[in-house]
Amino acid sequence: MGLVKTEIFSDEQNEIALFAKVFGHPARIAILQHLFKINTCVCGDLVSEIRLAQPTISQHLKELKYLGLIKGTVEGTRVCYCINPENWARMKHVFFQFLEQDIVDADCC
Amino acid sequence: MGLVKTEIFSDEQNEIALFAKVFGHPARIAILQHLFKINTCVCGDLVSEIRLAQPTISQHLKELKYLGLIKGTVEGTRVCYCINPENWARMKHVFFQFLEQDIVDADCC
DNA sequence: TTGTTTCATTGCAATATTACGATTAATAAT
DNA sequence: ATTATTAATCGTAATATTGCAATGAAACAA
Repeated sequence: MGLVKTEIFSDEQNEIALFAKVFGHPARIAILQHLFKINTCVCGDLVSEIRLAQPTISQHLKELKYLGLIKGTVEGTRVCYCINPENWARMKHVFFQFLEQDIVDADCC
Repeated sequence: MGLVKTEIFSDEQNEIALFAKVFGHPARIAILQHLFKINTCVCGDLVSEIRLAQPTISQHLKELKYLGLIKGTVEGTRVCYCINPENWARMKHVFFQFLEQDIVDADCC
């Protein structure tokens, strides 16, 4: 065990969970917030902004990139990371659809 | 290591991450969707609905309850679980504020 | 009382995640 | 060419998560 039984859930449920999982760490929230604030960014910026070691930041960036929420462009010795607008929008759509469910009848029990 | 350095992040960042983490498993998404569908529910329902063992479901319910997203009321030998409207609304507020950020200038690099 | 039902808890094995030092790879600067 | 800078990768230790069998607790039914 220790591994998720994804096969027993719907694609939608798995997709929501995957997006949520990447948001499940404050460092990745901080990275995204910083990327939104200064619309362009390099990894070094984040290392001084967030007090985590460079390999740790790099690893978090990798996960965000894997989900497609950010993209990185090599610029000399630096890598410029920024939000991937298309996938950010898609993620929002998936998430909103789930979150916007509302309670039909207030308290049931 | 293996533990998150929450102390270096803001309360807001930690709160978003905590809510996201609980959504980071398809079983918990499935539980919430089911609770929304049939506005009242017992654990046994979920065990037959979701093909996971009873202790596993119970554990997922516990996490959702800990975050305050659901509440359980004992009814004889059964426990009636349902969405906690107040905290669900609060979670939505926190999440929307984060998600609704939008890209100011399309592609930066 | 003796079972039965329903759900929580415990204990454990398997796997995943987090964090970072050390190293590597690639470009830039001297 | 040599050195500096930047960021990825590797390896590893510590901790967290997932899942379930076994067991326990509490209310109900006979």
